[in-house]
Amino acid sequence: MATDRLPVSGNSLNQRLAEKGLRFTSQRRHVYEVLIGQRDHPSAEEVFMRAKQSKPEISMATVYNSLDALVKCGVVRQVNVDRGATLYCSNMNEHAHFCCDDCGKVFDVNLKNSPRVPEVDVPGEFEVRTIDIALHGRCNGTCENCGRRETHA
Amino acid sequence: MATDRLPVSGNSLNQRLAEKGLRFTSQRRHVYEVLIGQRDHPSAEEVFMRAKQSKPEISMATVYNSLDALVKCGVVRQVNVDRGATLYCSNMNEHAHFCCDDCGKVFDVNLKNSPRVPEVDVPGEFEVRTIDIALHGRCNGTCENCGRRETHA
DNA sequence: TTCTTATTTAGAATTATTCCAAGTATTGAC
DNA sequence: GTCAATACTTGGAATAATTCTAAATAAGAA
Repeated sequence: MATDRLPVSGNSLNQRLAEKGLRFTSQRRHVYEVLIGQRDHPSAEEVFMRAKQSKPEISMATVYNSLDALVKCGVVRQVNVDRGATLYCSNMNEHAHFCCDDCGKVFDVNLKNSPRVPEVDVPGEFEVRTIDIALHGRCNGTCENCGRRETHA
Repeated sequence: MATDRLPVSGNSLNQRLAEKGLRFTSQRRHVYEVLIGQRDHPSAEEVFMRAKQSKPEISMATVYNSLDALVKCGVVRQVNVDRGATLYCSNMNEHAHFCCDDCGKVFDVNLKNSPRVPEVDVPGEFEVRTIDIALHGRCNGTCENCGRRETHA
């Protein structure tokens, strides 16, 4: 990975977990490493499969627990784009997700202008913590799978 | 319901479905009526229960099929806020969703400023069709259930 | 080191969604 | 209006996604 953007690692992950009263375990570190090791949007099942490659004893329940812990301490984001499995994203830069309705693939996309994130009109007592922006549409062949189509429904 | 904003109904729903090559059936109309009849964010299961009250023979598979049809023809939106069931929203005005991490309730919230919807930097061949904005945070007692808390984790 | 308690584990249980095959209803053509 | 073609509906089975459970283990504090 290029060094222009350092993800949370080692000590720092430890601290982030501690701030939320969560323990730093080898499983959580491993799941985190799996996530930052590949810049895509894996489901819990996919994370489980990758994690097992170098830590075969890890269980699915622990993967879910670890993902929850990582989300809770703010080093990973949950991505909910449709009825399928929830996806996970380790890119914590401000960005949105584009989900292709043809191939189902999710792409990180950057926001333009300022403020890049929309402002909302909420009751005073609402505390906004995170904002998720998901676009839907078609990638029209940006992924290799879905290819350019001639006809559109 | 107030008349300041008329939802798609009768003939119009028929047309919307037809435009997408979908048939206008009593089940789809009924599911649509159930959705506009209560301005909240029910899951498919919840829609099923409401729909059965006045149409006891409707099946879950049909509810899913109808919801898909209504989403496809643009009269209903899907709301994916977390790992739980997908929710449905019949408010087609431009708005975002605020999801309370304490009580799980989803609130419609309005966007401020202009452009209200963020612009994104996407490859030229991407076709953006819809944008979903979901906020997470705490409603701090706006709903009756979660009440105001003294301590925050 | 010891204690306390969170975490991990495997597997069962639950929840959410999709699939299936047979019957039914809608649409378009005549 | 009738007919044919085919999309839709149904109930139930099947699958997928997530949560729960109870016992064993490991992290962190003292």
